[in-house]
Amino acid sequence: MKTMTRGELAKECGVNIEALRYYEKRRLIDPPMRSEIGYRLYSNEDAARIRFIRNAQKLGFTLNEILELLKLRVNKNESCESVLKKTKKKLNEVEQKIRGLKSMKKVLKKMIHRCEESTLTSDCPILGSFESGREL
Amino acid sequence: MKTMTRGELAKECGVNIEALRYYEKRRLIDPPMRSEIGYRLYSNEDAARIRFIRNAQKLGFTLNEILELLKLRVNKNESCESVLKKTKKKLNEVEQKIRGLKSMKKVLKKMIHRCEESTLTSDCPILGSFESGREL
DNA sequence: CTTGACTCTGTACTATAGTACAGGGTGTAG
DNA sequence: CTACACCCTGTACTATAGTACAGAGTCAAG
Repeated sequence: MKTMTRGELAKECGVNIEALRYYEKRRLIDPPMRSEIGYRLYSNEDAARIRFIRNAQKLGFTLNEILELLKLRVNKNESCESVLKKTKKKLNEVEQKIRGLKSMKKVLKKMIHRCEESTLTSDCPILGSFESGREL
Repeated sequence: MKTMTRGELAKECGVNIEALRYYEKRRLIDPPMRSEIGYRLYSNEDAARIRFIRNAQKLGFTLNEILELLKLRVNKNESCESVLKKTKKKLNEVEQKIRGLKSMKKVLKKMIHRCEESTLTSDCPILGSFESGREL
């Protein structure tokens, strides 16, 4: 299995090299293997994990939430039902976010149409978004 | 037109009272009218704006990005084309976020199915998400 | 055999987004 | 008329998520 140093992984994933140490500290990634002289050696799975973290952050999840997402799996300490419950909760959150974004998308599209038809107003059209979406 | 004090608006929108002063400082809301003795008086539009801000934050937008979204309108300093361009860019970002969330949703659903069928594994299934989504 | 590019650790600093006072004014209820 | 719940300002503190740097080790190329 091919391994990467910290600098290589950072480059590969487009993150700052120090962020990798930070994620390790925050337990978002497992402490990686070490070379003989103590260099961290990362696997491709580590790279996938880092990419997942960065993407999830862009979708509005905090590192703590991302940790919860990454821990969603069945293990010796946890029943399937408990994982199922948590997963369903996460699914709900994700669906809620999608609804919010779709409502924003609709408003942006409407703005574009209005702009293209040149029937312009100077009020702020985007406030129309989330009109009935207080519970997000 | 009905007006609200800072405390009332904070309660109405479920935010900390000090956050309202912060948003004013960050220019996310206009400085509100003042009563004779200098109390801030907010309108319903201010409330809508605050709710928009909070919702957009939950969708992963920073306050700076939210400011950009709120400024998307035609005014004396800016041409329609320029607004149109910015709006289309924002639309793209929103659509990208939706794609990311949909891919996450798919993985969560798959996990739920697997869990319900009791064909369980102990690897981390969520890493399947974003496999080809590095560009988000 | 040393110079430059990497790595290690620990610690300190930064940006963003608030949150919490302190010290003072206002205004209604008892 | 005074106590309590508000509001005002300014300033200081906090949490989250990094980012930078100092001081030291490693190693390949010139």
